[in-house]
Amino acid sequence: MSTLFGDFPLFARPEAASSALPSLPPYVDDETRGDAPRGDEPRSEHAPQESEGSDDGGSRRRADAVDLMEGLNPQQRQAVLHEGSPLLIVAGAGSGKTTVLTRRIARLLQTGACRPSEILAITFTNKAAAEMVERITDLVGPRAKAMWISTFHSACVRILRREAKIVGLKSNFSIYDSADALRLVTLCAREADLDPKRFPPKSLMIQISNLKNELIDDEAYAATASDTNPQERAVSEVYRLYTARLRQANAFDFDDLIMTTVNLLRAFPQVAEHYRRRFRHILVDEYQDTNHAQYALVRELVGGHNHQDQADGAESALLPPAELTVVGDADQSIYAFRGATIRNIVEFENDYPDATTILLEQNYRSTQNILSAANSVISQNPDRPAKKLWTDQGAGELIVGYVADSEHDEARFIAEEIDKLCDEGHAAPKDVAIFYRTNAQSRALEEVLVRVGLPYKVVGGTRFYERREIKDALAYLRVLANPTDTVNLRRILNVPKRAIGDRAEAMVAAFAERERIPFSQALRQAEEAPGLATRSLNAIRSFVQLLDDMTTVAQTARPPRVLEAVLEQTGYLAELRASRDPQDESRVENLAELVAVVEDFSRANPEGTLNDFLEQVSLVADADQIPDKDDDGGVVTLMTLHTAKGLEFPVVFVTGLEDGAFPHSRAFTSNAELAEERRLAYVGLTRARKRLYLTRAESRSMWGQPQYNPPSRFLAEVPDSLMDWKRLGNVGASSLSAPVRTQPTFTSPRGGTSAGAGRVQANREVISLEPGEKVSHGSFGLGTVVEVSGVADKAIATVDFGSAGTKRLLLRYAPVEKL
DNA sequence: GAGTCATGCTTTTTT
DNA sequence: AGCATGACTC
Repeated sequence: MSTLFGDFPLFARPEAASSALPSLPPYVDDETRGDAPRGDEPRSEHAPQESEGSDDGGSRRRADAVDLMEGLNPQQRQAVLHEGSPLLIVAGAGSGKTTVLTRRIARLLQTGACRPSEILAITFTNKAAAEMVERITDLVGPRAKAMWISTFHSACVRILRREAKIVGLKSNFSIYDSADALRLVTLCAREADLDPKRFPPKSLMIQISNLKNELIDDEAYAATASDTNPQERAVSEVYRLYTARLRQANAFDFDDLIMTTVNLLRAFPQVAEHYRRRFRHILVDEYQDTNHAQYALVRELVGGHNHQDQADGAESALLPPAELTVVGDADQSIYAFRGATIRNIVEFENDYPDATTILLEQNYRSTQNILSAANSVISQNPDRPAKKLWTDQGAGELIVGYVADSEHDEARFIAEEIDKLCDEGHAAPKDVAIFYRTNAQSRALEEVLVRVGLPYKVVGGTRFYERREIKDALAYLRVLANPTDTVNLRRILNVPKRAIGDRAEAMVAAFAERERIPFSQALRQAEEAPGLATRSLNAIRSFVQLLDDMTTVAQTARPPRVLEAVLEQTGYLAELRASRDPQDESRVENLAELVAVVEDFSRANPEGTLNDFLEQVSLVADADQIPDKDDDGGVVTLMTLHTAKGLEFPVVFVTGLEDGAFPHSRAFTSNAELAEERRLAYVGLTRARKRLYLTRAESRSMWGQPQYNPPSRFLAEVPDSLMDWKRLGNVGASSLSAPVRTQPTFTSPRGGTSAGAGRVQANREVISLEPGEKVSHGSFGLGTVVEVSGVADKAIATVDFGSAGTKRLLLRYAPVEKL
C-alpha cells in the first residue's frame, strides 16, 4: 500500500536560488539512483522504438544526436529540432508528445543552447511531472535535477515562498484545498447574513474561483459589480470577506496560488526580471487545459511583450523573451468546467505572432479500429479543425459492445471478460482499466470484483486526504504550523468533543471580529469575551494549553512525532478506539496509514519540516496515485474518465454509456457542455491500445432510484462495422441467439446506425393502468397504482409497493405486470 | 452542549 | 442510497 504515497510529488531542486526555500524532498535523487528503466512498461505516450536502454550505472548517459532523433517521424523530429520562435505542438492522443518534449529538452542541453537551470517545464499533475523527470533523467542524467519540472501550482508555491517577504507575506502560508475554501466561504456568507438557500456557499465559491481564474480580485470585482443586483452584491461582499479572512489566516487557496503569482510578477518588475533571466526555455504540457490565469502566468514568465510600449522598457527589451513550447490537443480539453479555455491553444498564433505550429497525427498506441471509432465520435463536434489520428499498426480486434440489464449485470460481464482475457493469456489484471463518468459508479464494479476475487484499485473517489479523520489530523498539524489558520483552528476546536459548542465558538468569533484580532488570539483572551459560560471558558483554557503543549513538541520534534502527539494527546485516537462504530475502526487504520506517510516523508527528507510535509499533502491529486505498473501481480485500475487522461492500457472498458450518465444529464443544457462530454469520450476511447469494450446498462440505480436511460448518443457515433456486440438491449425479450434486428418502422431517433443503440425499446407496448389497480414489479413485488400521468411511452405510474416504498415508474421501461 | 431523528440534496469532472 | 444540515429533545 505504500504506492499511495510512493510517488511523492514535486520537482527537481535547483542548486541556485534555493536559500530562501524550505527544503524539499530530494525527489530526483530517488529517481536517478533507482533501477534501470523498465523496458516493458507501458509509458503514457509511447514513441516507436524508443531507445531507452538501461542507464549505465548512474553515470550520465551522453545522448548524441543520433540517439535523440532515433525512431522519430518527420513531424516529431521537426518539433525536437525547432529553434527560436514560439512553438505549438498539436499532439493527438498517443502521438508521442512526451517523447518529443523530453527529447527536445535533452537536445537543448546537448547543443549547449542552455543550462539545465534555465529550463522550466510545466505539467498538469505531479504524476506527469515525476514521469517527465524520470524520462529526462534517462536522457541527460543528474543534470535534470537543476530544472524546474513541476505543476503550475507547485511552481507558484515555490515562487511565492521565495518572494513572500517582498510582497509582505509570510513564507509559512497554508494552502487551502477546495474543502477548506468552501468552509471559509460558508463562514463568510454566514457573516454577511446571506440566506444559504438563495446564495448557496458552493455557488458563491465557484463564482469566486471563476473570478480568480480571470485574474479579477475582490476590489476589481467590487468596482464593476452592480449594487442593485443582489447576486452580484452577494458575491462581491463574500469575495471581499473571504479575501480578508484568507489573508488574516495567512493562507492561499488553489486559485490564489496562480493569481497572486501573476500579480506579484506584474507588480514587481525586478522579481519578474529575475525569473525571466533564469528561465530561458519554458515548456507547457496539456496547454488546452490552461485557464486565463495560467495563460497570463506563462506570458509573464516568457516576457518580451509590450516592452516597447513602456517608458522604462529600454532595459527590459534587452532581454529577449524566453523560448516557449506548448503542447496540447483541443480535442482532449475536458476541464472547461473549471475555467480551462481552448482559446489559449486556438489563439496561440495570435498571441505569439511568429509562432510555428506542428501537428502530430500518427498514433503509436492504438489499433486502427480504436482510432477510427474515436475519430468518428469526435468528428461530431462542431467547429473543430480537421484532425485524424492514424496508425500503421493494423486494424486489430473489433470493439466489443455489451448491453447489460443493470449496472450489476454490466459489472458481472466485465469481470467475466477480464477473467477470460487473463485465462487466455491476452492480458494480466494490470493491463486492464475500467472507466466511468462519475465516481459513484465504481461501487457496483467493486462489489463484483471483490466477489470474483480480481485484485483492483480505485483511483480517486473518496480520496484519502478528504476523509474526515485525515482532514482532522492534518488540521491540527496546520494549526501548529500556522497558528493564525482560522479555518483549521475552528475545525478542531471541538474535535474531539471538549465542550466548546457552536454557541461558545460564535461568542469568540464575534469577540475577535469586534476587537479585530485573529480568532486564535481571541481564544487566548477568552476571559474578556462577553457572554461566555464559565464551563466554556474552562474548556477553552485547557484547549489553549493543549495547543501550547503540542506547539512545543512541534518546535523540537520531527513531523512523525508531532503527528503522534496530536493523535494521542488530543484524545482523538482514544475516542475512535472507544467507539464501536465499525466505521471508526477503519478511521484508526487510515490514521495509521497517515502516520506511515509522515514517516516515509521524514525518511526521504530528514530535514523536512512540518510545513514541507503539509505542502506536499496539499498538492497531491488523484492522478498521483495511479498504481505503479511494475507492481508484481498487478491490479485492475478503476477510475473516472477525467483521471484517465494521459494514461494508456492494453484493455479498456468504457462503462455506463447511457444518455444521462455519459453524457451526464447536466451537460444536456448546452451544446458546449455536450461537446466537452464528447471530448471526454474521445479521451476514454483513445486510452486503449489493443482492446476496447463499450458497455451500457438498461437500468441503473441513480439517486437511489432505478433509472432507465436511453443508450448514449456516443454509441451511435461509432460505426457499426467496428463493433462486435456480445449482447443487445431488449426489454422483455431475452434471447441472445436471435439478434433483435427488427422493425424498420421503429428505429431509434438517430437512425439506429449502431447495433444495440436504442432500437429495441420502441417496440415494447406500454401497458395501461388505472389508479387502484394491483401490479407486480420485478424487484419491488406487489403494489397498488396510486396515480398515472403522461401518455404512451411517456406514461408514468406512481405505485405504492408497501414496505418497498412508493415509486414513480416510467411504464415504457419498468418491469411491471398488471394483475 | 450533545445526541437522535428528519429532511433534502446529491453526482460531474481537479490543482 | 447515503451524507450533511437542521430541528428537536434531554
